[in-house]
Amino acid sequence: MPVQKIEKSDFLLRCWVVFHRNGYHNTSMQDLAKATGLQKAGLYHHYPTKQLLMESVVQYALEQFRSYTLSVAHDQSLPIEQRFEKMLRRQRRLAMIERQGCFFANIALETGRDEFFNKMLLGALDEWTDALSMLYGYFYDPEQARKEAQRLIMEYEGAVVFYKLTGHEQYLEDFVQRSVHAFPATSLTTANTSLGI
Amino acid sequence: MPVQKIEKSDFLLRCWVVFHRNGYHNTSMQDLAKATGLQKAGLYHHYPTKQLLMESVVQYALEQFRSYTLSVAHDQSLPIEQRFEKMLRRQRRLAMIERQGCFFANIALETGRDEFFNKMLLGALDEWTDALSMLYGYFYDPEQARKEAQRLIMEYEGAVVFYKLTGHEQYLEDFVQRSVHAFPATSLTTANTSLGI
Amino acid sequence: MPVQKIEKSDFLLRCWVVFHRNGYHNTSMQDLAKATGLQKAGLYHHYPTKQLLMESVVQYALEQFRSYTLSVAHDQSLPIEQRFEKMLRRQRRLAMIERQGCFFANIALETGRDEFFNKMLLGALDEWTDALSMLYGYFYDPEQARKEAQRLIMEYEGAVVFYKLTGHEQYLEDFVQRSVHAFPATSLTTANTSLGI
Amino acid sequence: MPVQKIEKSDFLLRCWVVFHRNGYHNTSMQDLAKATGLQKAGLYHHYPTKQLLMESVVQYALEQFRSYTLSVAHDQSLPIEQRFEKMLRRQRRLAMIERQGCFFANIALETGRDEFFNKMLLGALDEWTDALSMLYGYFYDPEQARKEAQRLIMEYEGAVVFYKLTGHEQYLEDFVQRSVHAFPATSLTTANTSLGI
DNA sequence: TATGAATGAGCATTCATTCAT
DNA sequence: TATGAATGAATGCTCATTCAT
Repeated sequence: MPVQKIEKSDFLLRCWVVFHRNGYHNTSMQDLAKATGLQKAGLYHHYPTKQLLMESVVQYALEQFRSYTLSVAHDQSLPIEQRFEKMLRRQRRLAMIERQGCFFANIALETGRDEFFNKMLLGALDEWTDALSMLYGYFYDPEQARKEAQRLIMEYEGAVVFYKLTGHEQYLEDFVQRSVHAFPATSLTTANTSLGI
Repeated sequence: MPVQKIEKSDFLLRCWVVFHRNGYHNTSMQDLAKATGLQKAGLYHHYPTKQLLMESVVQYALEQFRSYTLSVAHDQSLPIEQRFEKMLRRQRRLAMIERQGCFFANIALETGRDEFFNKMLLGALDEWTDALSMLYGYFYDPEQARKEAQRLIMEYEGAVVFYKLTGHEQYLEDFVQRSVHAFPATSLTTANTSLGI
Repeated sequence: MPVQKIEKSDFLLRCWVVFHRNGYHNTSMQDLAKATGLQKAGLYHHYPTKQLLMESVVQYALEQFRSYTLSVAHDQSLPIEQRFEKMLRRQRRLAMIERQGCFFANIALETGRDEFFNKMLLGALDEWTDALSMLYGYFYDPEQARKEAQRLIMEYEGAVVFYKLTGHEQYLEDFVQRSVHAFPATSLTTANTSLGI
Repeated sequence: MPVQKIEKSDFLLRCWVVFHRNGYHNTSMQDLAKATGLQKAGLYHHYPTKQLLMESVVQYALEQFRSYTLSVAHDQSLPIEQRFEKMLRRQRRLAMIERQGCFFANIALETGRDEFFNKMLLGALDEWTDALSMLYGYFYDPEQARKEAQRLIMEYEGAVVFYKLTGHEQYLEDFVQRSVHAFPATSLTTANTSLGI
């Protein structure tokens, strides 16, 4: 079915939605067939196994995450602290899709033991850390900046757990507020609460 | 099979191990039968559905978590900051069982959507928050103490994601170090890094 | 559990209700345990197999049918044609219990092939035929009376099929009206539509 | 498997035989798999549930009944009374298949409570009634013809109960003889007892 | 007498996957 | 490239029955 770039992208998006909604093991090839409009056998024409299909989906999710969230870190048109907040707000927005939280963490915790997706998922965390490190790097030495970045992600993942269990968006909002407030640059600038995104 | 208290506890422990290892959906009743020595039909003699069995397992896990980790917060024989560190070290140790991370978060992220276990899992987070709040309460007002407690748990869950993906225990250790260092009391006392556990 | 006559009778009645409602194969020992208040193992204390339990239930049903319906044929206090109509009205009433129709025919059609209950079920039909033959015997020779009796039962069973499928009691009522009207004695007597039962 | 018309028909016939022999609840998908040569999972490729498969089988049985028995009523090449007798003889023949009696009544009495097949089964009775009414319509007014038709079916179903329980084909034969004898046209014509079928 | 525990076989159904067309 | 048909293994769960107590 994925005959053009656009179609393949749409195909993977539809699969992503299903995997994100149900988790890896709780998603059947039948579910994916229904969601994409292909026949079950059609899926196997493009991806030899469910695992490999999922691999493509994770890859796709990472690409989307790159262009939607991580790219903000390098957006020269915005000041550092605005890039920081914009990234957090986009993370927040992603977590709220169907109240499913962080796709990477969901898959990581569900399938971490098999190590099959670990490398890719870890890659996602790494790029994420890099992007945030870059921003922290304006105020901290590289090592410290990296630690701050990782800590931010950790808090985010934790906030997502609370959010997913309760449905209270406040956990995510508090996370953003707190992190923005603690971000070095913010103490210098003032009142930039609402950005476009 | 669980005809005596000890046997039921052992039964639930064995189920917990399997669920923790495979996740909820990736664990079959057959897996549990093998792990517990019962026949599949025997499991249904005690628990009418897989979901309800899991509910008992989560309940059991919470009880264990209470007596192993949360109880430390009220251990009058230890100073506040030692209780704090001891709790974190026990959290850390739990996360390292088969490198599976936090049982509650694993289940929460995998099954959060159906809301069936949410109440219990949220109860676990609440009690956990309460215990840590109590300790923070020595140095902060109640509201702030609660926020610190939640933030600690969030960081822990995030650290666990990194640990589970990489297998590097350093992420957990760093989390403990950092948290202990940031704990108010610790600045007054000195050098109590390694407790028994 | 069936320790006294009354209790055993109650026990069998409860089983009868369940078998009548669900059919033989669609009734489980669990269903019977629930309906009677015994444990499953308790049932096996009194009846070695489901089949033998059912045999007792059929026996019980026949006894009830004898005393409730067939006995009317010999009720000397009523004229022949009133006995006839009263029997039919009682048959009708039985068929309307939970809209299940004729217990004997239900079991006969469901399990007829195995022949296990056939002898008893056939006994029921025989006694039934005898009772009606006796009444027809006042107007026909024995052989003809027997044929009339069988034909009446056949029509009854057929009417029950229509009733069970549609839920329209009219089929049963029509059967009664038509049969009463065709009964020889009735042409002599007049207006005895409603009896006590 | 049913990829051609003929094969689907054969498939349904094989299922019909099994359902007719064992009843609905006493037939397992395994039984049907064995009888049709498919694997259990293969059955589900064509029919999503056992109930829906049965629905198709009932539909198929009705179609067969239409073309084998009901169509005789409109066979212009035969005089009315011969059509009537031919229909009864075909009913009789159907009842004798493996001594199972009337498929529609068997299913009706076994599953009538859940109402799932009722509509179709009632449809069968209706068409049956229509066909016979048409024949009776040559001698009675429409309302009376319909009543006669229903009564005939009722007697047939009752005769089948006796036949199934005893194995005596005489009950069916008597039913045919008696009905043919009572059929209005027959009193005019003479001696046409044995037709081809 | 009664029951809680247990079981092996079986239930309807779904799984990821294959293959002929 | 795509699909309808098929499958063997497994799914969660129920069955009639047994047995130690």
